[in-house]
Amino acid sequence: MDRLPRAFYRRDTLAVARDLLGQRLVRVSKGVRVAGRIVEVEAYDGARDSASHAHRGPTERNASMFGPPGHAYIYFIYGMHHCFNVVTEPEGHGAAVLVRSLEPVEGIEGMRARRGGREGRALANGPAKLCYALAIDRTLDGADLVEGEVLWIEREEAVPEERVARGPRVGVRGDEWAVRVPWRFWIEGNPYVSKES
DNA sequence: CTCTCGATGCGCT
DNA sequence: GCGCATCGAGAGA
Repeated sequence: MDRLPRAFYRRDTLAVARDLLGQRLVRVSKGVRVAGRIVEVEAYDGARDSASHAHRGPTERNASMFGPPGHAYIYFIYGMHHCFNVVTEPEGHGAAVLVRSLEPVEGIEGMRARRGGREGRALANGPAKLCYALAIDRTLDGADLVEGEVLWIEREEAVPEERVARGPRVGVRGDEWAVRVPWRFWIEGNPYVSKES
C-alpha cells in the first residue's frame, strides 16, 4: 500500500486533520505489523492556538512540532501516558494533529496483549490507549512517517464529507476561544471514536 | 449507564 | 510548586 507523501503533511493543519480520517496508521514492533484505521483526530496550530504545546515557541519537549512535516510528535502526559501526533505545515511553523482513536485492523491479538486483555473499542479509543496498543512511546518522538521503517500512515479511501463530524477538542481548558473552536474531527457514527457529541 | 478521584513524571512559571 | 491534549477503578443510580 502507498504511504502518505511528505506533501500530504505540509499543508494546512485543519485540512491534514480532516484528511487523516480513514487512513491507516501502521506500526512495526519486533518485526510484527500492527495497524488501525484513524477515526478521530484533533488539530493544534501553535501560532494562533493557546492550547497547542507550540504556542509559547520551541522548547526541548516540543522540538518535533517545529521540525519538518510528516514526522511524529510524541509527548508524555499525566506522569504515565503517551500521545501521538503528526507534524504538519512547513518546517518551523509548529503545528500537529493529535490522533485520538483507532479502529483496530491488523495485529489485534498483539494489541489485546498490550492492553491487558481488553477487547473491541476499548483497545484504542483514546490517545493514550492507542499508544499502548501500538507500542508507541517517546523513543519514537521525531520518527519520520514518510521514510522510516517503524511507524507510518498508508493511503486508504477518503471519508466522504457527509460522514465527517466536528466539534470542540477534548480536555482543553483555559482560553475560551481554544476551548470552543471545533478542531476535533471524527467519523460520524463510528463505534471506535472515544466519545460522541 | 454516569460521576468522581487517584495515579504519577516532568516541563514550565 | 502547579497543572497537564488521560485512564481505569469504584460507587451510585
